[in-house]
Amino acid sequence: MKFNSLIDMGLVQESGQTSQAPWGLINNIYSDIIFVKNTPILVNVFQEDINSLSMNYEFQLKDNSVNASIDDISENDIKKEVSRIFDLDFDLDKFYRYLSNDSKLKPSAKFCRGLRLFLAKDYFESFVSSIASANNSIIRWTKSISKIRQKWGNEIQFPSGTFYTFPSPEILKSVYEDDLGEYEGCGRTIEIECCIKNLKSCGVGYRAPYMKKTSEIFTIETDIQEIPTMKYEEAFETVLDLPGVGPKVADCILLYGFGFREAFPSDVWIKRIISYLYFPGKDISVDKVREFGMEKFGAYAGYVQLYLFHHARKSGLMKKLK
DNA sequence: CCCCAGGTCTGTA
DNA sequence: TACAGACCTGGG
Repeated sequence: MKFNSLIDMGLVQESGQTSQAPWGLINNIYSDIIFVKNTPILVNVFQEDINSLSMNYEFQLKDNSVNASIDDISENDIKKEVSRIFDLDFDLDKFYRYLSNDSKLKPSAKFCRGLRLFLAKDYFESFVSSIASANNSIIRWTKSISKIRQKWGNEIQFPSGTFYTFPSPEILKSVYEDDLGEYEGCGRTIEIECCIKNLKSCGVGYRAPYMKKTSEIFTIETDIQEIPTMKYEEAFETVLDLPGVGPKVADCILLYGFGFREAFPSDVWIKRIISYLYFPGKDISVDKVREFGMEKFGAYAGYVQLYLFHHARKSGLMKKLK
């Protein structure tokens, strides 16, 4: 089944958005599990062809389930969820017209053509992924997220293979933090060198306790469930309360996870890029850059950040600015 | 062995 | 409010 919207799936998947790790890739097809009406569904997405920049998708239900009846879930429900995750209703052409009016932004439009938000398929996963991304490299946090899924997620069999969901907050809040905790926790029945089912063994480092506490709060704090209906400012303050979540991670969660497009995640690189483009020779604080981005770009702030960051990261501008 | 990676937390003026 | 320092970890 095909969507008509302009999108570059490879660009979206490899753009490092912290809502999730890139989907599994085999033969140019990206696959992962999404949930529609609480039923796990394996979705394959792929590019129609290199030139068209439109995407196709297909889906499978798990093969050993009688109660996951397709009757309760229409194909349209699935299509709507896939469309939501890849933000296909966002009017890119209109956005490109906006970018072309600013000579500083124009180059990024051409460079990132077809790039869209990669929204959360699982809100909780987007929190943990974003926390994992702080002061970290994309390659390392995505590996960590994959390991967490394999160790504690639900293993689900599909005709095309075995996949893992992201674990629930109820599960993640009670996993061992490190090998020592696991060693003591299991009554020293295994050698400490063999303790590999703990958070730090996933390579998350000092973020492990943040993740556990956030998981705990997730299970009891009902405000978090209300985020999709909140205004940006209220959502920002709500997310900021979580351990391991500062302003940058909060904006990543809100933009990449929930689709608050007025968010402008600001880190050292966006700071350098914005300074280079709009305040040459000056050193603007990250906090001021965030305010500047939200004020200047308004409803397009999130997409501008996405495009600027990507253009800079892939074009070599970053090395130059450094 | 040192440095850094898309920051956050904590303690101090 | 503003600004150092420390901080897991793995790759260069």
